[in-house]
Amino acid sequence: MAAQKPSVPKGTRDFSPVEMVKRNFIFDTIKEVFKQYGYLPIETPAMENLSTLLGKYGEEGDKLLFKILNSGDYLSKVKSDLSEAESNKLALEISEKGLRYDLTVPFARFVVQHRNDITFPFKRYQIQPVWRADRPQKGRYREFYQCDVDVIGSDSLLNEVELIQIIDQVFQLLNINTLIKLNNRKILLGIAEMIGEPDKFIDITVAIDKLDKIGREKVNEELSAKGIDESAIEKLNPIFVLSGSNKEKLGSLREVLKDSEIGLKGIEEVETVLNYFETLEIKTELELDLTLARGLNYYTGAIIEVKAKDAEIGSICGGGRYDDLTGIFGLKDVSGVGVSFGADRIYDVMEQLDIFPKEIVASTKVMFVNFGLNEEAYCLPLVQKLRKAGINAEIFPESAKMKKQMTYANNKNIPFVVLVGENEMQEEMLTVKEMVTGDQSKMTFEQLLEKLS
RNA sequence: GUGGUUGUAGCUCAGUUGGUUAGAGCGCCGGAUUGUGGUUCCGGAGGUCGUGGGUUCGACCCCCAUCAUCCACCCCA
Repeated sequence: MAAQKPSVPKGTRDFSPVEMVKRNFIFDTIKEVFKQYGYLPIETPAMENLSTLLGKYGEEGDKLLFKILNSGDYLSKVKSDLSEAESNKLALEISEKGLRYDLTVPFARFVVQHRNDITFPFKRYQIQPVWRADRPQKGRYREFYQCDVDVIGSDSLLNEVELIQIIDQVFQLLNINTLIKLNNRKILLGIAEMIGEPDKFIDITVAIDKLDKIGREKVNEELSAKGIDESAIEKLNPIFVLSGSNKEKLGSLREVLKDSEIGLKGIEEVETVLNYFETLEIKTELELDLTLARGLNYYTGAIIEVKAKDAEIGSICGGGRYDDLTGIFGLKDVSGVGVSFGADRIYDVMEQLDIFPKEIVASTKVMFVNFGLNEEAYCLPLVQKLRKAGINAEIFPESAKMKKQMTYANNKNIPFVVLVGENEMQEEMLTVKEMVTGDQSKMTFEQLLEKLS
């Protein structure tokens, strides 16, 4: 058989040891913070029934689902005429499972399915890969990790506050400068009501979401293309040029939305959340951004998005409140709120800014050079003792040339190398070399142990 | 799904109007140094020029197709 060039599917990647160490650093810090606030881990399968997934992410989302072909002779069971079948319909006949698109919908399914074993409010975190059949590009992959934290079964705005604290803490620990953008779907709904187009709500939010990207003119064009009439668009414009502090924005909004019950509710919610941060100290800037819409359909209240200030990439964290996600699966009146950290984008930002702590790369602290059978027998117990003392240690597995062994230690960033040959064994001493400086000295094992602890 | 970019050594890239044997840096292997890596010096291996077809006396170079890649749109972490 001819050798084929090996490759991985479009938009997926292998991770080398160095990359994994850095990725784990991100996962570990995020996880640490989640635990600190009392969140518990769960996992769900990579694949879900398509019926669970379809219709939750909007029309675009459905297209981006990876579908899994049924096992066996799936074609023989197809009822529709193949030559005329629409791909979409056919897909449902030959595929009943799909790869998860996010962690929120599987979580909702999980909650409904296990409702009897869960005490509410339920605080969980979940760190797993998700898959989207998107075209890959900068900061966009087809397989990527989301780190979700959600509270379900509690309406309290305290949860929103807590999530913002978590975001603040995570990015402070990772040393990334961020801006947290906050908005509320109820405000957007109020606006849609106010201009007399409540049923065009989705179109309106999608269009205004692009405001800072394509500008007001283009947004207006898009709105009228969606069938919203000029006078309504006129009314919309003053809202998006609101400026000043968050308080000032809320003040003028309250004026504009005074006839919309839902809009006022949204304003009140945002205000409540922001008020908590008058006394609660966080480092990250919180900005009310009325153009923040978010495409996911299931959000009903607060929406949150986090941008890295010093890097050009999409949002690195996002989320919001969903009042009725579990309703679709038959459990009514259970509101949840959560955010998702995009680990891969966070990685890209940190790589770009070169802010990974240098010390995380060294995994082995000390390596013993192997000089031969006698020497390795002598060293093995010493290596074991170091490990028991919690020091990462290894011995080179064969008595290869010194150059090879030293190069190995060097490439692996091992800071200490121990040399034990005939002389050292007789003297019961070790020659210890510090790789960074190149200095080396003789010492007893006890001295080495002390040096490394 | 739409538009564009780029495919040459393990990696990053040169390569003249289309002309004989396709180059560099880094990395890798060996030696200088059989008990010393990272620095220095010397040597070496490594290429069906993405793939398939076409034009031509002759193609890395021109044309077509195809695959891959990256970027933008849509949407999103």
